[in-house]
Amino acid sequence: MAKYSNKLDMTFSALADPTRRAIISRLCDGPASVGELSQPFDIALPTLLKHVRVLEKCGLVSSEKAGRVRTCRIETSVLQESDEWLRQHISLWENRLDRMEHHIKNMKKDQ
Amino acid sequence: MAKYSNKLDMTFSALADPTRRAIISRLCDGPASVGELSQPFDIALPTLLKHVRVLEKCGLVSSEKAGRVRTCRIETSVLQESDEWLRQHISLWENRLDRMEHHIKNMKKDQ
DNA sequence: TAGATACTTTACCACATGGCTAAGTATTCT
DNA sequence: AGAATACTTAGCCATGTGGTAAAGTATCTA
Repeated sequence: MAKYSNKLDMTFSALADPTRRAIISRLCDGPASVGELSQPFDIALPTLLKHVRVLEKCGLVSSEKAGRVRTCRIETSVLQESDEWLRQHISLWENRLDRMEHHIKNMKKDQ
Repeated sequence: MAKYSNKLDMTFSALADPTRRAIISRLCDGPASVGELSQPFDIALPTLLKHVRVLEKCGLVSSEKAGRVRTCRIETSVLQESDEWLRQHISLWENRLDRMEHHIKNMKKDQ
């Protein structure tokens, strides 16, 4: 089966889950412990931890353990990489539309 | 299990697959038939069709059948919606960093 | 009209994913 | 030391996903 061929796969897949997007939203407001992250959700701690691990694996989140508390923070560089893919494709398409428009104008001119 | 709660779920999940991203890249270059789309890939036609259906369900791609040929085209509005989520979160985080910097400057001033 | 073409549908399979409980480990508090 | 806290690991389960082959359905083309 198609495993994750690259970072973009992992990142978009990570972003596809609403719980994980909520974790990211929360972390945009500042670092938080695993326990703090779990509070808004009606899911067991191991499940939340799995989500955090997924976010860590693709680099969207980093964490560090001090004593018995693990503190998580967001890493926006990976968000930016995904953003870049999207923007690039949006502009590819828009450039094509521009070229088409240009082409149509030329056709009219030639009549 | 967590079904797709909203469009963003579906869209990011659709973008998580490399074949589907390749289809989108191809369609940025102009509309294509199902057969044309399948050519670069080493997958069976039904598999490719499934991918197209996934892209259609979340609105990234639209298609139309004329005779026996189905022509697919990209719809950038949905790409833009996902892009908006990413940009929003990047800026949320950046604003927070700005506030922190500001806060630190004030602390130094007060010394 | 017979054959080729271009999808479509159906039915199946293996593996990934998100969820859980229960038990384990390391720190910190009393 | 003993109890409480804050994760962590392990193991299990149901469903979803990407893949297949084979058979079906329209449309062209000769």
